[in-house]
Amino acid sequence: MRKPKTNMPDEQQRFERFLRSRQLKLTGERQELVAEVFAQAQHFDADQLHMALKQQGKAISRATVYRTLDLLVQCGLVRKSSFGDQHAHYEPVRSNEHHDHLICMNCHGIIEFFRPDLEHLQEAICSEHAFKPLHHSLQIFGLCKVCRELEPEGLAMSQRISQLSV
Amino acid sequence: MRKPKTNMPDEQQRFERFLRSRQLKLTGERQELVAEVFAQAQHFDADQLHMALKQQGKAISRATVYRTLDLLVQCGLVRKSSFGDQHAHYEPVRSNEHHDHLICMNCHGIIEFFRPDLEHLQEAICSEHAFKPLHHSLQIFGLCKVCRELEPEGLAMSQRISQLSV
DNA sequence: GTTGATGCAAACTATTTGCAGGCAG
DNA sequence: CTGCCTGCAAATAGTTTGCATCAAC
Repeated sequence: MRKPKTNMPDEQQRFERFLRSRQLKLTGERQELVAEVFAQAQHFDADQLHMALKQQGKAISRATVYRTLDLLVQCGLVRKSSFGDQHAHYEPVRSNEHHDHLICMNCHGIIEFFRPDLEHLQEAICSEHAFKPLHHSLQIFGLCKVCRELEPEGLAMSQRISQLSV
Repeated sequence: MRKPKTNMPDEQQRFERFLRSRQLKLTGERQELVAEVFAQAQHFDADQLHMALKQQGKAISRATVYRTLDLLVQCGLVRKSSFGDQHAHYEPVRSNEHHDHLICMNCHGIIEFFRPDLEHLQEAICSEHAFKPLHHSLQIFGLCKVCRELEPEGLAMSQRISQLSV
């Protein structure tokens, strides 16, 4: 059931090492889940992942999806974020370059960006408060290029905006 | 039941104007809730507010607490945030100066800071992506001054950290 | 008197957990 | 074989909603 080590993607290897270091087991479900996580192009939530697996005949229970995502977060292979809506968002970690998010309040699209000066700013802020930073999350809520042209600032829009939390 | 307008705090007046502009009613519950929101020194969640009111004999139902907080958010008197734990956080808006948060992952304390250069940075980032910013939220997770001295980077700590999401 | 507001309980959503049987090491 | 893992269903936590009653305007 397990694939040969040759040609095994890096993330699978890292996960396997992580599991072994904790005396945890490399099950078929865990392998399929990692593969699917890294097959995701964008951010996803637990339910989307669960669905995607089901559509491929890999019916992994929600409980296992949550349990495995949690392991992947601990392992550093997955990042978990909260954008103010009711559920958690996950994304595969493909590089060690930290990025932040622009979130469109109309189409709910997520745009990633990286800003080195933001990292410096974080340092400055933290040293002022003797705070030891471990990680940060900057979210800018607004309208993406497409949506800002579509919606002429109508009532429907401002209502929708007032629903979303920071 | 309603207090006289003289000496009524600014936020009460703003809330009253907001309600009238929408044909909504100024009830005793709503007044008590606003008063309690602005009596809060720090961030709070729906349940803390509900408790605080109950302790003063103002037994306002949870449903009404949520409904009224929602109105206050729409009115701009309250800010709602999500820090990755399961519940929403609220804070009274006392000035129009936007601030962001340092969040201690050990004691869960919240430190506020304001950085004008962050606002400029936001403009720069958004114009690169033709994104129209409406508001943002920068959260820096780490250890506050007290906790960084207390905990010598033990196991308990790193476990706790891995629980929290970004 | 209208119309919107409240409290209650039930519904809902996202997530977690206890348990019995199953599989990796 | 031993202990971790899985699926299931039940439990939880936070929040929302339907409905009958009640109060503001």
